[in-house]
Amino acid sequence: MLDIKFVRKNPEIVKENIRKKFQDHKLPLVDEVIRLDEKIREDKQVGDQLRAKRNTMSSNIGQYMREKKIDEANQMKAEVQKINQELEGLEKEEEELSEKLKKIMMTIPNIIDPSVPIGKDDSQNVEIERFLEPKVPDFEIPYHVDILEKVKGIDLDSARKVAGNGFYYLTGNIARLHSAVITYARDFMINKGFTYCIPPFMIRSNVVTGVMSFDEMDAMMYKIEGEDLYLIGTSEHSMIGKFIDTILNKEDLPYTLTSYSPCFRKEKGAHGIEERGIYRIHQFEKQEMIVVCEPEESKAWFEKLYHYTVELFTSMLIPVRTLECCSGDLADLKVKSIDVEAWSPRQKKYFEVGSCSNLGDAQARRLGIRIKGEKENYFAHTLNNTVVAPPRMLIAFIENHLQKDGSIEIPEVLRPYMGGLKEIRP
RNA sequence: GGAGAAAUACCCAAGUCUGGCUGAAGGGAUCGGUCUUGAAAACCGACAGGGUGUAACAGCCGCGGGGGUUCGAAUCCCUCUUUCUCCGCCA
Repeated sequence: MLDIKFVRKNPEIVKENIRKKFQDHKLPLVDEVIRLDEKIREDKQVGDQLRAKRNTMSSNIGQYMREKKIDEANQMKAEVQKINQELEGLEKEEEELSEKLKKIMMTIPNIIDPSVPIGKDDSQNVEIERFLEPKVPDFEIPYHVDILEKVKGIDLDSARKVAGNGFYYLTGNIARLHSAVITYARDFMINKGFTYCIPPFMIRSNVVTGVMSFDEMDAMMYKIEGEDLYLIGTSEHSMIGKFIDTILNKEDLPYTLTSYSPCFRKEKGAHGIEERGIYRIHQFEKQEMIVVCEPEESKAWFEKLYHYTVELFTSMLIPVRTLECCSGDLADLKVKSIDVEAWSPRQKKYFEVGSCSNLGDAQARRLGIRIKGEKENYFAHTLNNTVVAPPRMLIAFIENHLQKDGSIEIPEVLRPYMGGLKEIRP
């Protein structure tokens, strides 16, 4: 969400940005916003004058009442009633227009970083860098579910019976590996100076609508029946929600938090072979990182954040690459976004395992996350990034560490979390 | 789940019964200044936020959130949320 004052002063920049994102149908919205804003300010001024008049007259009535000048008081009461009638319509109009303005403002995309590559859709995303060599072994890598079944690490049949499609039982050493990855990732982030946090796994509707649009909510969030609660789709929801409507002290910044949570997603409209197995599921676990910082620091944090993920994956000897979202593929709220993709020797391509986003001040403006300034308060910048989401990363993990004999090698860094285990055998 | 009490600005807190010289007193903290070689103390000033408009002054909204009554609401009514105390239940 942009600053309306910015739109007012720089309509051309806003329009140019919309063109860069190939959303030309939104161009007329800019002028409409400016028109609405003008009308609202006009209403506000007229209303303020009426309210000022009412305030003085009301206190005059009090004065008359004390002096027992009943007639004068009653006469003035009638006058104020007239003002109130006038105000009623005006206030209603102001409210309606503000609502309309806000709605449109939500759909006008954030100004993207100048470094973002221009492109229409995800096919034009740009590879930034590769880490570790993407190897294809001389034996065939089976589908990940088959590998997992061979080591008795997954039970999808029972899960379908108990909870339906999109759930899994992880068992034995694979379940342990899953926990090991989470714990390793947690400690990895703590060592980077992040504060570990376990947030609520359910949040209220007002927090949900704060962090996402209605359509997103409908497509992702599970609602608890009979309660004003939703299961979180990512801990970012609870973690950013923590800061809604707060004014932060400079000396407490930056907030660098790493959070663990299960994530629940409806995943409406997901299908296809590569979306099956444990790639896209209704419930998974994730270690997340978020940063709330000074505006001028967000760019530097962005670079740091996705490099942490890269470092984490390469420390587990999983080849990754970074892929930058082009303008057209970038979500409206984001200034810049880079995905971390892991190598799949089976598919012989990279697939997404994490996503790092700099939201600039757009999220903060929307949620009222401010910093106490010398003279004026200003909006913070927010960023979020996946540390690791084990079920999906496990696909990359087992594919890259599968040995010819069907065993899965455990990289050095994870062994302490696996009781010293060096490999998982069939 | 049941009963009761409460929510005022960064913190403490008066005001609520009885609506109007409260467009929120007072204290602490913080920041700026005077004094001082420096500091403390004392004194003076600023001090929740959010809009609008101006050359400047001013004005509007704001007492947990939302709604209502009224000429006028921190104050009365409804509702939601949160906190505390007690009872019940339960890892």
